[in-house]
Amino acid sequence: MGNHGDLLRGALESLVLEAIDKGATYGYAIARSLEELSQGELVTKEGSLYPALHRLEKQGLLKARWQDSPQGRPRKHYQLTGLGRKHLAAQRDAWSRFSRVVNRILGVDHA
Amino acid sequence: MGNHGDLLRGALESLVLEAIDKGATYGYAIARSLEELSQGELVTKEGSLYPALHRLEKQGLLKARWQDSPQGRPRKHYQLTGLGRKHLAAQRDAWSRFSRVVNRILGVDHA
DNA sequence: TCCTATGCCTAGACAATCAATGTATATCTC
DNA sequence: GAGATATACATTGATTGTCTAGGCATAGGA
Repeated sequence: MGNHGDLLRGALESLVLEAIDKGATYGYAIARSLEELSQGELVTKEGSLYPALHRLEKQGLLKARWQDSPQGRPRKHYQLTGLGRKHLAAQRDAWSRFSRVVNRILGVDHA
Repeated sequence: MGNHGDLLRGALESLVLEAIDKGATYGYAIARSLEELSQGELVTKEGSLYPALHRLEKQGLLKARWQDSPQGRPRKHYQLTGLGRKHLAAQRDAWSRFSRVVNRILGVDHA
């Protein structure tokens, strides 16, 4: 289990979009969600996650709104825009082709 | 088909080690080999490939020797060291775990 | 009171990509 | 012999993204 440093770099944005689409709509929840969905395999550092969210918002893939939380500080909730949804689909596809090819070259079982 | 920019970043070193292990023992051949093995999906730019080879050599994962070519300029042939072989195995494993998790989260078929 | 969990954010150090360019030889075509 | 193309290695400067480390802030439990 671990810290897949550079591997995460290319997939982080897709994973974040996906997590939001799955209902983890704010930063802290996205990090928890990815950690849980991956059984601890993916650890999202704040220094990458928050800049990524800002990037995605600036690119028009996400829209944000602040909302109070029952505990702790207010949360910044994100949702996919139409463009974001399109990008997620495209990135899913790109990842699919990429991982298939790498799996084949590295001789890794895709079980 | 295309240019998997950031995705390649985390897998390039593994792919290079693998290509060398498969017999593409010098830079130009490695690039051609990966392009062919991936049916054009992976395009290795020289500005990433050569620095990567130097990195791997400096880390003791590769050993290099110059050799004349029947055509064009001399070639710098690489081969895996023992350490390089160990790293390749470890990186293959890391990639396997990572891609499995991402595939699952993105809902991508691993066919 | 202090620690932990929740929650957002950023600055500076660092690392790696890419486009572009340079160098060099051999071969093929016009 | 002029020019294009394939082979072959290498570097530079701009850009971009990660990570460590810290800051700010509220709430609950020990």
